[in-house]
Amino acid sequence: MVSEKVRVRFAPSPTGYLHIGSARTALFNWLFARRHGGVFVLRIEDTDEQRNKTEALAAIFEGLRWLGLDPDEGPEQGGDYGPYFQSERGPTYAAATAQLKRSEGIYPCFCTKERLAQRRAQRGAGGDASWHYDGHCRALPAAEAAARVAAGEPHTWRLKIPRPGATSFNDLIHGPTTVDHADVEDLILLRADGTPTYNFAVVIDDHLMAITHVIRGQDHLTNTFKQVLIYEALGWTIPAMGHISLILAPPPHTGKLSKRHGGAEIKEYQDKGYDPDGFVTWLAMIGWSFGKDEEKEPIPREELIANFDLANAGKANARMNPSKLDAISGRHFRAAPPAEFARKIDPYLRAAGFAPERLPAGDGALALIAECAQPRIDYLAQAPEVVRWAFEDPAPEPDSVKALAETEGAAAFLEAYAEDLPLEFTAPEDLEAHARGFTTTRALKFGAFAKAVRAALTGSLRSPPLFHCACLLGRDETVRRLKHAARIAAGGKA
RNA sequence: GGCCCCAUCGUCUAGUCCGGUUAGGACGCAGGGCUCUCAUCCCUGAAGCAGGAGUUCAAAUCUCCUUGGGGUCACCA
Repeated sequence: MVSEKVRVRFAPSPTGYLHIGSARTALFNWLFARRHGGVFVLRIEDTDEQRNKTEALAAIFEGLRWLGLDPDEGPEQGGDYGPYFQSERGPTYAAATAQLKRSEGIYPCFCTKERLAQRRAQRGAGGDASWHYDGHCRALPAAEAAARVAAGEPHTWRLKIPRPGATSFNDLIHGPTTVDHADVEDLILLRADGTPTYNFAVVIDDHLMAITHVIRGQDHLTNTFKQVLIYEALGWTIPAMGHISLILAPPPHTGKLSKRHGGAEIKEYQDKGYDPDGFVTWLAMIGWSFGKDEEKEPIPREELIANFDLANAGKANARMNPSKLDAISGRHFRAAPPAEFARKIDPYLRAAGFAPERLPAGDGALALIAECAQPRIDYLAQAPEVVRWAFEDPAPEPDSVKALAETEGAAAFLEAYAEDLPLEFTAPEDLEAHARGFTTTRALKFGAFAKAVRAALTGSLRSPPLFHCACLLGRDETVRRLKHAARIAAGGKA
């Protein structure tokens, strides 16, 4: 553990989507691997037969790709410790199974599912809701058990847990953790059909894949005791174990975040166009911190890696805070080079039917829109709303109509401004310079003038910078909206 | 319910291990500044150690109890 190469793994089962909690587990493993120059392994736990396996796999691969969590070994990249699909690892379980049978670390159990279910139900009704296997078959004489196995009687194999006893391990995050064996049952390792159960398979997989650190969610804490017992029965070195806190659902809900709460799937965030780096930062900040004061600048991935330490991971579960994600993502976008930001919003504009080049501003439109959107959005899907008024004839908001009617002399100066406009709409700055001149000449207050013009052009009292709006609209449309507004200001109905 | 884990502003957290701070930061919220509006950006503010015992000159920090939250109890993973 001291000098050997760090190997961690992310082992999701293909459920059809990548859960935020899973993504965070993947992130912590990835950060840990990168921080220690180790290897990040992706293993797919697909033994539970899935329906749309291909699709479910794609969700995992795509999610990891979007987050930038590239595995060093896995189904796509291969490696020396394959196969990386648990469903293909069947043959690798034989040796461990044989070893346990030989050492009598496991024993055959002939109890039927029905008997077990019945016993459980009985105890549950009585008052003790938990029922542990009573060791019925463990008490069978060895000769009898062997004979029944030889006779082909259906049976599972259970782990022979030392009794009395206790098991403890030193959790990377929680420290020493102990459980009394009285509270752990002789769990089934091999099903009646000979296949290994989850806890057994995980131990063998992790061991054969030379995993040095198991970092996973706290929901696995109780499994860990069972797995440690299996490692001990096998005489294998136990990897370091660390259990990170869970993500709880946002306010109205209780319990851990699940699919039904919404916002639990990575794809939702990808589709809405959150900044992946910002998303990763947000994810990392849930239940983990630098150990120093948070900065107000975007945090580069390298810094996340350089500062990553499980010692700074919190023990307590964390409720997720979506508005903080917005803030961080927006911050990342604001720090992006304008051209890059423009490229990013383009597809979202098109998806809304707002192809930039359709605007009179033509080729320059996208850059102009980007300037408007960059300080105003936190995720890309918000971009179209920033410029909707440019693509659609706006239905004027009531307060903008009111402003038109109440601004003194609006009808006149709107009309005059339309006539006075420069022939060429070049840059917003030029239009502003002209407008400043126009208002000075006519002794108009610039603020009042701008308010009316804004209402005229966008149908709203709140908009991107006025002359960006005008440039986007082009001269003809600007004139048209100005004159239309002048009529409203004069008292005529739209 | 048994077992396991946990507990600092509304939320995420620093501080806890090696007791002594005006208990720090971020998001959100409130106010102000900048400004053609909105937004960005900048400044300021309100807001917290779950409760109770104990140890100590001194407790957010150590111990115990209570309360509260979470997880887990399958021939699922």
